[in-house]
Amino acid sequence: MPASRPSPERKSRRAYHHGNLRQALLAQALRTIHEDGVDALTLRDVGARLRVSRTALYRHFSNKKALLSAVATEGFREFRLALSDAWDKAGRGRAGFEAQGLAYVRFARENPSHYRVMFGGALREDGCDTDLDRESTGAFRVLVDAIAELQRAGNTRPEPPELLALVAWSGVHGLAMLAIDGQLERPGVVIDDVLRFHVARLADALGIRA
Amino acid sequence: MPASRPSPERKSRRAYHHGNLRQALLAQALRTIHEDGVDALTLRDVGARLRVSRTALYRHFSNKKALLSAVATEGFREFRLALSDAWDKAGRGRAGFEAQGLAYVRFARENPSHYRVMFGGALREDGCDTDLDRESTGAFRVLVDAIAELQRAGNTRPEPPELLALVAWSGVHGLAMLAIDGQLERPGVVIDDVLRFHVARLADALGIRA
DNA sequence: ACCTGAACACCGTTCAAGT
DNA sequence: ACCTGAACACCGTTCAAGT
Repeated sequence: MPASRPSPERKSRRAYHHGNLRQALLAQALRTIHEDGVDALTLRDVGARLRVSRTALYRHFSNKKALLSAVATEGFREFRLALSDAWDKAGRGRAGFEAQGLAYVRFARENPSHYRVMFGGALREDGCDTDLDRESTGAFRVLVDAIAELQRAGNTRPEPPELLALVAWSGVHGLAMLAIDGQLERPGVVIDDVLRFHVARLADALGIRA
Repeated sequence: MPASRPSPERKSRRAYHHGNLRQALLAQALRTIHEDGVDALTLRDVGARLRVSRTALYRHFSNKKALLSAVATEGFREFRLALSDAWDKAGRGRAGFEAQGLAYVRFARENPSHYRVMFGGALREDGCDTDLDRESTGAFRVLVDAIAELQRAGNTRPEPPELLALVAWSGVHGLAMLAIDGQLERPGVVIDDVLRFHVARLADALGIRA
């Protein structure tokens, strides 16, 4: 650690309003998106809520898209933890696979706006955000690793785990999108039953037995 | 037809620039979205390209969201035709089911921006657009009807066709979203192989035999 | 280095006015 | 009925200037 710096917390409190403005900006963006949706997110509002100039943000993010990219990155991090947690807590195996699927959809339904930002399309447009790439790959790998483990035990189809994982990922992704679009709310259907049926079919499709 | 109106095509050519402005606005919006993406769609630009005032649009659409809703409605109409066509041309049966899945993803990949508008979330926000609801339901019913036909021949699982259709729909929807996000373009994967493998797994999952 | 206020070029939408 | 131009309240972003 550095030896002697002039006690930052005293003087800077009024001069520079935030010790960690970047983190505060990101947290506020997440809060606004969660509460009011992504359309309500304006850089001016974020600044105002943090008692900071409208342009202070540009010291930490090159533009609005970069902020949204950071929001998506954080989303994939939470996502990865949720999937990994579900897999472990359900005791792995086929039950773990299905629990992961349900955890996937649960995250999307609890954070619909955040989820939409993660899969919005601000992603791959131009110069790819390496942090975002790394985190989204990390979340996907939780699923690939789970399937690879099942496969080593001889409990799946023989194709490469990445290919099998893609089928499962697409299935829950599509299901999550339909769920947050409200297209699963039809008369006479119980959503939780649909979700359970769906992940069981995905497990079948991959030949998951144990 | 009405008896006598004063030959509209002569005088109105300069007075009212369009005989069918609504249709022209919708066509221009579709063109812009297809060529430059939804972010490039501004009401001012649509008006300018049609040599019409910026506010002329408000005579035909209550606001920008209504225009996008009409765009989505038109998308579901084309969608329904593409799915129905694929089912028939492949001779129905399991081949027809798989052809429908591939046609679904093909539409999304050929019209990524349009597809994103269709599933964007402008949909269900507040007062539902009945036209949009009707068209999106119509597209979904093509799939439900196909599965019901397979089921009558004893070639699927026994659950309600709507439930089975939801699994297939989610699967291809998720696959389409990943495809247009560029997340299927990994080293060493041939996208068409992934798509074919995927729809075959969906057919398996529903117990489609013939 | 980090933050500010004024300014610029946009945008959707409203409204009184024209024909 | 259908269209127009001016105006309003926003927005992201830039930039010279402060500490």
